[in-house]
Parts: sequence; C-alpha cells; structure tokens
Amino acid sequence: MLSPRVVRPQPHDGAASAGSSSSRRHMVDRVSEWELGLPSAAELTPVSQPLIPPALAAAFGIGPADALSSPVDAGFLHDSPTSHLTLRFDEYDEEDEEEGEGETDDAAAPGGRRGGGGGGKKARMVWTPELHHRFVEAVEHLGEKGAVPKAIVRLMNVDGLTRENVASHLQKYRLYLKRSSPGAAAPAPPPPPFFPRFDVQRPHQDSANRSGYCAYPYVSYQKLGCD
DNA sequence: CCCCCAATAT
DNA sequence: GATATTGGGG
Repeated sequence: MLSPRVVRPQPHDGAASAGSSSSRRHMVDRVSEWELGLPSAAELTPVSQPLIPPALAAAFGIGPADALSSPVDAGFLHDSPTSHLTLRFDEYDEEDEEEGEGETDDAAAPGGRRGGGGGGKKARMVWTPELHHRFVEAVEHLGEKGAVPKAIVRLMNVDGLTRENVASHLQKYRLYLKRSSPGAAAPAPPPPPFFPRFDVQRPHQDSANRSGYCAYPYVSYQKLGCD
C-alpha cells in the first residue's frame, strides 16, 4: 500500500523499503580494521532476507512480523532494527509496459553466469535509497583512494551486487560530486541528479530525534561509531 | 587484471 | 531516465 511505485516485477521480486533517517556523520577514525581486516566468513555472508520496513512497522505499531523469512534464518542475520538490504531488480521486458504493483521479495544473483549454463536472465538493478546510502557510506569510509569498485562491493556485501553495478554507479556518483562541489558559487545549482526518488526521510522531527540508522557491517559489528 | 572516464546502447 | 555495456588509455 505504501509501496512506492515499484518497478515491474515478473516472477516476484521487490524489495524492502525502509524509511530511515540518515544522519550526516563523518566518523573516519578508527574503523580501519573494518576497512582492511574483514573477516572472511563474515564478508562472504550473503545478505538477503526480506523484512518489513522498520519505520513503517514502528509507525503502525505492528510487530516485526517476520514470518516471511526464509526457513533458515531466524536468528542470525538479525541484529539491528535495520540491517540488511535487498537488491531489487527490474526486468526489462521488450516492450509493453504495464502498471503493476509488486512488492516484497528479493532478487537472486545472476543465475546463468559463468559456465554457460544458460539461462541467465539479467535484470536491471535498482538503486534504492538504502542501497545508495550504503554505497555512499562505503565510499566515504574507504577514502578517495580506496573507493574502487571491488572494495566497495566487498564492503557493501550485498548479495548479487556486482563490480560492474558498482562501477557504473560510482561513475555517476563521482560526476555528481564534481558538479556539486565547485558549484558552490554556481548561480544555478542543478538538482541532485541522484535519487530524488520517494522520500527517505520520515516526517521531520524536531529535536531529540536521533533515530539510529546505522546500517552497516550488519555482520559482526555494530559499534562503528554510528553516533 | 583492475581502474577510470566518455560515449553509447538498452 | 536510469543502468549496462563498450572502447580507449593508464
């Protein structure tokens, strides 16, 4: 119901949109170990479990009914009220466009990849605000020097996310940064070519609202100075 | 091989 | 319009 105009699913995909407040925090301090010493086991852990938007759930006062989780999850990839992102893909159907409403579920990795098996269905990735947020944080924390596709993908650790995906997005992101920065004096600051999508911001709250939304290394750490 | 960027295609 | 893909160069 409140799902934003979801793209166009076919098998069944969608995503979990979570409204979250993003705080502009720059904590480039001691997160080094995280940057370079990623635990192998953790870093390889795929992330993808559908879940109810925490904000929505909270707003509606409904419990975290995660009854739709997969059979084998339950208790282990769940730590923060907001942790994990799901890739949402869109299938580009030749022509024809329909106004459908889909929702929920995640996408799978490129099935037919490497091996010639065939049947690989490619889907256009959708950079949802949450994903973009994660992307940005990864880039920022990696530093201008280390923010390369491989590292970013590694840090984001979103299942299904490929280096190409990130590379493409990174390019756009960099252009965006270049445009915005020196343009401080620009008489005509163009709107952010980025994600002006639905609002990711919950109704402005006055003071004392530091909703933590520290969706990060959902795997093992939770400190990371998310404030 | 990987990265980067510009251009182009879907 | 947003992503993906390609091509040239480092």
